[in-house]
Amino acid sequence: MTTQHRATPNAARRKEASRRAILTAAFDLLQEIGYAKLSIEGIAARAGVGKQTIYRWWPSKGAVIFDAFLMLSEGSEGEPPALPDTGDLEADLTAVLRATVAELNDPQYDQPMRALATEIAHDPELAAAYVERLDGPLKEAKQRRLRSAQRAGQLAEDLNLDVAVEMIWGPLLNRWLQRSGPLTAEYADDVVTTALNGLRPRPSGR
Amino acid sequence: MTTQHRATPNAARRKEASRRAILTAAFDLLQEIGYAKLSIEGIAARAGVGKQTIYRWWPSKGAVIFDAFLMLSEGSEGEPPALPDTGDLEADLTAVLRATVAELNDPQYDQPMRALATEIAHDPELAAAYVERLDGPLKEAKQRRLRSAQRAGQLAEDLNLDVAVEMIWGPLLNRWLQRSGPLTAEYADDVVTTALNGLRPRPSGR
Amino acid sequence: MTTQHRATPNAARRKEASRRAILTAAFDLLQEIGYAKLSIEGIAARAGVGKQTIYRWWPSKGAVIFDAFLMLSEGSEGEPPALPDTGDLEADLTAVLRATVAELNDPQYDQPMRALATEIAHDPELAAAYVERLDGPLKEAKQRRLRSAQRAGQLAEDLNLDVAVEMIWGPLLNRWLQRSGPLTAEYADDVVTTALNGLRPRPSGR
Amino acid sequence: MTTQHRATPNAARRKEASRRAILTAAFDLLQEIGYAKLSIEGIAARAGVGKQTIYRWWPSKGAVIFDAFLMLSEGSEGEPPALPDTGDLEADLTAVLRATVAELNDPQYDQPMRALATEIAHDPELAAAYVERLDGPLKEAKQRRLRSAQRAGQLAEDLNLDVAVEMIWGPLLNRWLQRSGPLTAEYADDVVTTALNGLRPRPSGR
DNA sequence: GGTTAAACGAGACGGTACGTCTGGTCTTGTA
DNA sequence: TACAAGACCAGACGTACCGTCTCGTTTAACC
Repeated sequence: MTTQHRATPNAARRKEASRRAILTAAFDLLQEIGYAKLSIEGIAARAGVGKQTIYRWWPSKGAVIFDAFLMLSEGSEGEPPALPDTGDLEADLTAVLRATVAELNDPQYDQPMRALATEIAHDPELAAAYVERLDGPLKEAKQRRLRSAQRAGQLAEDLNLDVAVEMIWGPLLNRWLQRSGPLTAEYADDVVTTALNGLRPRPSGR
Repeated sequence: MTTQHRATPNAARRKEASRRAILTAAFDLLQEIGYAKLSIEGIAARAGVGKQTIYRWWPSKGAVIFDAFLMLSEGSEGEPPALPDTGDLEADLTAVLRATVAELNDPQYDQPMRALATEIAHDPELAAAYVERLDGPLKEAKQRRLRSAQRAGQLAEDLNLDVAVEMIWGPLLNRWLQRSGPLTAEYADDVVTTALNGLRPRPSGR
Repeated sequence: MTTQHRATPNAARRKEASRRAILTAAFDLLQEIGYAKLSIEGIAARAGVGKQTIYRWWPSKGAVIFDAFLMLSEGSEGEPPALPDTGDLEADLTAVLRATVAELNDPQYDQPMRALATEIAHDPELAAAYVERLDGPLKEAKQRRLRSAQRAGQLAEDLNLDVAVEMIWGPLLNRWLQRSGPLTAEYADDVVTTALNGLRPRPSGR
Repeated sequence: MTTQHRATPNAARRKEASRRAILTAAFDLLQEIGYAKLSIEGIAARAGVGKQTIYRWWPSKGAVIFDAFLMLSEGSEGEPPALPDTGDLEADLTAVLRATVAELNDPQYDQPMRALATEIAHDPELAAAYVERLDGPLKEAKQRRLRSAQRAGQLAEDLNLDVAVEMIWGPLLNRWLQRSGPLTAEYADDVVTTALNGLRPRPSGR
């Protein structure tokens, strides 16, 4: 589905039940045994499926993991995701980042998300799919919120929203992935404040 | 024999030539065949070394990769690393970040660094070693440069230097690792400017 | 539906073209790729036929091979096969055995016949069918020729014709199947002479 | 051992226990589940051995079966096998052939021997090994017995002993392998008598 | 300076998983 | 309803590595 690699099988005949069983099994196994021990054989066995059924539809283990995330995120699909907009940008961002911190710290999701992140790091095709299907919509939601603040005069007019988003979420993801420091709510708060104000001294008190 | 979990090998008898051959082979193989196909067997064969010699001294493939990086970075050791300090913080940061961008884009180092980054992401012990031995010294150098600017009144007095460093380098690393966008010199410039000024509008010009 | 073990397909609707295509494909593949690599899938693909069509009509790979031979031998059917009868038994037998040797040495037929022989060795049902449909008629022809000689006083009156036939053709088949020695015209001649005269010394010169 | 196929492994380091376990497992499985269902995986599992240990030392499934037979026959090795020699050739041959019939009818050995026979039929290299290591010594014993009779004037002077042996044992093996008729002691007797006397009428009474 | 114990190269071993291939069954149009 | 097409579950194939375990063979420290 994500990426074709050989004579495309006839998708019309595809068995939806098997597809779901595979993705569910993959995600569950990631939680239970971790990324290092995840195997196609294991997924197939857990899903009650022949190995070939996995190889037929996915080009790599990473693609399976990716689709597993896609399936999860599609439960709440239809409407695009949106960040809260109370008018108070700092408060809204703080709330969202604290939630992100909580999710990243949730042992339930830690392993699977690391698996996805590192598969993406090694597989450009997967990275492209990730940017388009999973990260893209989220990033747009973030940018919408910032644009709204920008229109309200709360952000610099010439602000590069791409950079802005990465300056807020980048440090968080980095600290999580590389474990370069504790990932706490306070840290999230700090990041928001510092990003909004910048490193330079503000002429008037902040 | 202290609190080691197994009979500690006698480091005095260790053959330095084999150690270097292994680390060199590991790094070279990473460049040539990539992380996914890197195997202990392959490293041993390339290094002309028995497998046991690897297993004797390193607990995991990630640890070998890590030491390979350590060996490289130790060529220029003795003096701690330092960032340029011309007095012009923005210029200095821009220069450093552009160099970083160039390095991350260098195909020679791309694969090995990704390998290290993802091994760290999955192995907390390795992450700790990384923070202490490789990233730590670098981070301190970065903080020293920022502290110097802070003392010169170019940065906010109450700035959290940890956060500041991550706000500058985090977006870069993230964009590289996740391939979420092009990694160019312009991007580096943007990040520096935006980080220094913050997202909010500045009362006076610029 | 008689005593069949499963829902008998309606033979009336059977497509003759598919049947022939399957048997031809099976035989050709045996020649080309050999018995070890012969697969139902391969036969179906070569015949342009669905796998199910094979499974519907044949219980095993051996049965397909068997029918392939049957089809070949049915080209010359109608009249039962017969051995030459010039009155000179030894000459007739020698001629027939030399022809058999030539056929067994023909690389075109070697592989398929070995396949049939070994399938029969492992499958009693198939062996029964072979004895009845393929080997039976031939054996009767052989016995007819021997009986004719017997009536002419050239063979012992109390000769067991079953044993006689096997004593002439058995050594040949054995040597072919087990490759226990070179299979030449001279060998055929030797077998005929020795079988006719027996191992014991003949009172008068032979 | 039987046949090398690639960079020869270091036979000195070979583990004898594993070799025996593999051959024993192979033979036992042949008896229990039959040739068609015999798999390398199954042998390895039963022997408590890694698959690679089989692939390292044997080029094919047939070679394993062959060596299993070789191991069995080597229990009684040292002295070469010999046929009984009471002076009465017909009686001796009858006894031996009856014993052969009994063995071929023993369900314990039927499957394994068929497996060996058909592997040989499809693999010339294996056939050569069989002729040399297993069948050869036996055939020589048979020929020794016939030669003894020949010296005693009980067999024709110009008898080709190769042909003679095949004329006695060939029919038996053929009937067994192809199931072309019942394999009984009476049949064995018939074959001996007919082979000794030949098909032609004997001038004087028997 | 001969002894000895550890590290070494080599590589066989019991295993796990790979990605492919085939066996048989089942399903979905088409004729 | 037989057929071609081919997806499906199942599991064996032969290969690649895993991490452990001998093997001799250096090699360095201690006698």
